[in-house]
Amino acid sequence: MSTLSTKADDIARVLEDEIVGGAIVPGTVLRQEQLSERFDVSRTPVREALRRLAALGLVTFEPNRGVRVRSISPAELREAHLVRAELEALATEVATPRMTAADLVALDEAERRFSELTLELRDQARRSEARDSSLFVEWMQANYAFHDVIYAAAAMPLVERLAKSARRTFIGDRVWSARVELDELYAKNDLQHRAIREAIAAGSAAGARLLAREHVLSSGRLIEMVIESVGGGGRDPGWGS
Amino acid sequence: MSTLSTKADDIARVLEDEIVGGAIVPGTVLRQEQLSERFDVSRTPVREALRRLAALGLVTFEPNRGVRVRSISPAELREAHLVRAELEALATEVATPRMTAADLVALDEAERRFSELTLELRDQARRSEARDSSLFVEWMQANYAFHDVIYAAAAMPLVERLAKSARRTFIGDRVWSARVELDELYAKNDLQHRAIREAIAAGSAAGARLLAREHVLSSGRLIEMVIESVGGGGRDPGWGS
DNA sequence: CGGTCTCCTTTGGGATCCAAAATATGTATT
DNA sequence: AATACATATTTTGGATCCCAAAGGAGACCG
Repeated sequence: MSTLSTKADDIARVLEDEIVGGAIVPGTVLRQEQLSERFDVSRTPVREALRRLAALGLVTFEPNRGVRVRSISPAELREAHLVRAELEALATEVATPRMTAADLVALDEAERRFSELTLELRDQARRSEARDSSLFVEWMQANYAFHDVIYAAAAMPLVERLAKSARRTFIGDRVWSARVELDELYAKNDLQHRAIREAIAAGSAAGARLLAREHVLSSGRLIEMVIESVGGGGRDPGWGS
Repeated sequence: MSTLSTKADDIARVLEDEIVGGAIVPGTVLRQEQLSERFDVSRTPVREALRRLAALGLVTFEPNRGVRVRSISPAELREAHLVRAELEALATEVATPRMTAADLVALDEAERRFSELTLELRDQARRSEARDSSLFVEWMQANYAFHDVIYAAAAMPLVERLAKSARRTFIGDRVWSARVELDELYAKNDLQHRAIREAIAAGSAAGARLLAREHVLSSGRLIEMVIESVGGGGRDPGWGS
């Protein structure tokens, strides 16, 4: 039976998740030895895994110094959203004439779930309650789920890979503030999903395309505001441990 | 003084060039030992380099079997061009209001060189002479040079990286046929460059955007035809040597 | 001709070892 | 006290040797 995955692959995937999920803060220096200890392997597969992360742009090698988790600047975040907007526009356009009835149902379900969570989120914001970051994470995931239905219908693996890699330029939990000013933006997001859904159902590829583009751009602005309102986050921790 | 690069990095870069340049045909199996022999290093940095290529999608790891250079299907080629079209459209739109006088001059020079080579290429095609593949390669490079001026002005590193990675989904030399049917397509390419140039000079970001998009799409079709007319190329060499 | 059982090659990975590079630490000097 | 210098420590990049297991190539057999 084939092994189907190597340790280097496994380690890379775990670290990838932790980095994009925000469990490892940008700027952190990854020590080879402590990773090999943690995963109970030798340094060899660890280094291979780190090479992969480096090629993915999640991490940078500084020769003879180590590997550190990259932090994304506001400019990079903006650019990533511009890219994602174009790619999602393309995927949506292509997906529209390919959507089956089953796809539409899946889209509806994703939309409904997203709608629910949006309501909860607005509610929580209005009551100024304890900010439950897990709710925000769920909301983001529901958002992604909606878009994933479209990706699946488009059947464009390259676009999907690039767009997902561009959208993971995000910070994860702990970056969510329930400020009321953002309230209407959350709602807007939901309305945009519905508009996209209707354009697709109506078979308007061009319309869906434009809506998808605008949607990603505006949700990019939302995320920028959220991050800004929370403060850029961790600065350069230097080279210590 | 810092080393500035590791052996793994060097090896990865060399192999990358050879793969995208077509010196290593898709389907080839890369043996770790012969690579380590060739670069006069141990297997360790070789494997790290291969991991990087794998993350870049140039190569696939098949556990316990080896690493093989990926070959791109016609479908992938199409998709890559769709992606590149969107990204170049974006870059061109952003670049337009940022173009300085010096940038415009550089664009002109690139255009002139491209124009010359296009003439030579058509000439050669008409005379049905010995097909000089190096001329075709030069032509492609001049083409890229034109677009690179625009990328530089756009100052969008992510877009540039992705688009260049999408455009390198190409086969290199030896895939050029001087069929007369393609003659007008080469000319069309040149005219499109001029149109883009003029739109940028006129400050029309929206116009330049549309032109750039169409241009990439149509040059994608051209490349598809060239490849088709030559025959898909090497098929699966199996796992031998 | 299809199926099984060796033998060989290659991979994935571990263990050690070493030189060079960075960093940290301590000491001397002004 | 602040700076410059010398030394010690840590960590990386890499080599080398090693080994188990996977896959492929016959050889062998029904």
